[in-house]
Amino acid sequence: MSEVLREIGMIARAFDSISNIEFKELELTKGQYLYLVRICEQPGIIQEKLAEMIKVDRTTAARAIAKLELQGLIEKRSDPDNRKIKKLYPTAKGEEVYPFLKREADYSDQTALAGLSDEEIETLYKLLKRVRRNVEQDWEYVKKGNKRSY
Amino acid sequence: MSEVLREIGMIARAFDSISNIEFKELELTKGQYLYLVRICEQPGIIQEKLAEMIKVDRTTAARAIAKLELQGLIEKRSDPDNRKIKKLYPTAKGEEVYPFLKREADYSDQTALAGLSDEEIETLYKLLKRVRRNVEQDWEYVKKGNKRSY
DNA sequence: TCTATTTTGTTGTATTTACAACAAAATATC
DNA sequence: GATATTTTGTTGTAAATACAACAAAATAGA
Repeated sequence: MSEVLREIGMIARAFDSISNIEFKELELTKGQYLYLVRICEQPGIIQEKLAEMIKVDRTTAARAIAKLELQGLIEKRSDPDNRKIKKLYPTAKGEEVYPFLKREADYSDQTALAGLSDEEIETLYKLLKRVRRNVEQDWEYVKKGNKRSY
Repeated sequence: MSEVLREIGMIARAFDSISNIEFKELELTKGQYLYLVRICEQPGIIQEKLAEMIKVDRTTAARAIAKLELQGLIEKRSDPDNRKIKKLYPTAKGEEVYPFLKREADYSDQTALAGLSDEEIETLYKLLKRVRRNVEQDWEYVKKGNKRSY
């Protein structure tokens, strides 16, 4: 059997760890960068979708976002057409830190991919996207309380 | 810029989440499976190396391992030649659960890789191993308190 | 239209995670 | 051989994470 997921796990934990350390100087605590980046890229997104996107528990996302709001990095806006949802937007302060987050992410990608040709990178990226799409299905299935059989 | 690491993060979180849910029926709490699997595969490994391998903080590993010991799934053995280290071994009970962990991991790999040809899987695996090796260097560098410049 | 289900969000609680600081043994350096 | 450094392990503390349970609005189904 292959051990693709094991490699992926190692890479993900390592880079998450690096990012968390590096973003401390922006007063961002563990995990916060994940949410802030996506809110900057997709202003107006709601909490529920964000959690799905990041693949994190809804309640974890709720608290991370609440904290970002408290820090004045994002704001929640009620939607007049739908009283249930709260759209998320970066504040000016949030927009200010975004370039730093982006630069860090780009740098990490760059070092991660060191020694790979453009073509190899492209191949890797395409394959990963396919894997991710496979994963999404299982994740939602299990998260909803269903049981996989194997 | 590519977004390879973002894809990797999504996949890793999704599968970690799935595994944690599925292993609850074995009385394994969050993250424990990671350690137990590797101790079964490399009996005699020490805590420090295990943390490096998994890419998790030393103290996190320490507590996860302490708990596995408390649950009677692994045991720590002192080494007569080196009074500092403690080698880790699965107990009979630990060995018993291993096949379940393995089966789950294999199944997850299988679903993750659904629709990819054997050749694509091989390519992906090889590329990921290269990425992981790149990552290891940065991780250790940053973990030791050094600063990356970008 | 009425009711059931789904979506979205929140809060209480237990647990993991990581950083900081420490200690002791082993190894390297002089 | 003495001492400085690295390796390995532990504990205190703060914070994130996830599950359970709840509530309210929106949507689907009859």
